[in-house]
Amino acid sequence: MESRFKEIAALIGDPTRATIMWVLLDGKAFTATELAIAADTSPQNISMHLNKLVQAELLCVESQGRHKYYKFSSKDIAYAIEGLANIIPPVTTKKNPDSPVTYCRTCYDHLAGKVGVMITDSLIQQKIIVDFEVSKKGEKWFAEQGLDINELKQQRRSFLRSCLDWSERRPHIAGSLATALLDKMLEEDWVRRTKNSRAIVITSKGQKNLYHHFKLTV
Amino acid sequence: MESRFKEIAALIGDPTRATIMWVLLDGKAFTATELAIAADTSPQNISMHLNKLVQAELLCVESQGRHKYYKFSSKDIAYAIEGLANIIPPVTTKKNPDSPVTYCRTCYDHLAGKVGVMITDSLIQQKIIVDFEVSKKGEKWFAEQGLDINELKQQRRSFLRSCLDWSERRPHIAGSLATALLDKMLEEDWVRRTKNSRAIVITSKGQKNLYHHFKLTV
DNA sequence: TACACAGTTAAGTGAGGAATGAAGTGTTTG
DNA sequence: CAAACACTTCATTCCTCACTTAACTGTGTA
Repeated sequence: MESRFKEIAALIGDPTRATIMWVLLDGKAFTATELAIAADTSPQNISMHLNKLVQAELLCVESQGRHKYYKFSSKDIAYAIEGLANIIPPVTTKKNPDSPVTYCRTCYDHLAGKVGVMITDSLIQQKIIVDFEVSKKGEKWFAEQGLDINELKQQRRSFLRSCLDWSERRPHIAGSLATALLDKMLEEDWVRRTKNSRAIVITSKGQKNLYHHFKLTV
Repeated sequence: MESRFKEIAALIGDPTRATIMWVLLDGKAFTATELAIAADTSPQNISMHLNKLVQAELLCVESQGRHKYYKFSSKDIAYAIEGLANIIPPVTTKKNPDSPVTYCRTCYDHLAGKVGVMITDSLIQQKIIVDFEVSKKGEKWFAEQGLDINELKQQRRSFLRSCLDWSERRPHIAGSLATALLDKMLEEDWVRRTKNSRAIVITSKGQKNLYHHFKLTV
């Protein structure tokens, strides 16, 4: 038990591997080369490190042609890394205004950052979500957005839970519902993912809709 | 941001320091010598490591005479370490029955393990806690136990929240209320802390009272 | 006062493991 | 088919940083 803990700690402890985990917090799968660039090291080296992480079952791989996509092997891993990131003190001063990454970003597979928290606040304020459960009114609302609550509930993963944001230090929605909401927003082109970053950019279409649905000025 | 993450990861990554963090998960403060014994290393070495952890503000120290007591410098640190421990797969098979540490233990400052989860279940089943909030009935119940709800609510820290147990993989109560409950149980000698371990032992007095209050046979 | 104990500081050593260079496999594309 | 690309494997190098030995400060106790 303790030895496994030490093993995990040692794996995450290396600077290159720490960077890998940091980048993967996005929730997306990354190729070996992308990770090599992000960690500023050689392909051979990243290959060695990725192999160790896969061996230890912290990451898993999927081969697609000549590419290999790496991602966290379980939610627990992502949450553990998120927990480590949580230690970092919030340094949002006037001199250091919100970067896109703290402003609007993904947390593994759902929306986080200031925007994630604001959307969550709005859902609660509109009584769409009450006590972190979808209300009667909420069910109707999500149906209007084209999200099938019952289908999402049937997934093995958690349907709706609270997740603490490491930059905002405030809870935002997570779980299959939050993922579905983010997917919908990506699909409708309200927001777009950025390459090599957890940051999310909001399109002008997104701005209008975020205001319309959440009274959110961005 | 990323560099601070790497720094933290590197600090926890060393086997000796990982052991320190693991031992400190108990929530108690430990002396340098105790930690040296736990990590199976020399006093000089533990001193060097502890110094690094304090410098990085992961731990804090308190001098008492010729002793120095070390503990996590914030809750966030404890939760991060707890998150890492969460990755470890549960290995409770028939051959490997519940050890005291998974059975009844402290999670930083509140009761966890099988007993922590069972108490939480009982509180929910008795409708003392509803939706992780203290009900009207609950307020009366806690008052009977000699716990002042309003005073606890006024503390700066979280009053009542859900905490995922790494051995049981189920939620149990945390926050100032949970801490107060554990303190009360220690005070009334229902349970006792053990030296150098997160395990908690249940006294015979405790067994009677746990059955009486929570219908819990231990 | 002396001695045991808790912890620290400083200099020197050594090993583990990350990074590099060179050569390989398998995949896609012109 | 050849060439570029994505990634791996292996042997070698190199360097950091944990640990040791030794000497020291400060606190409690016989």
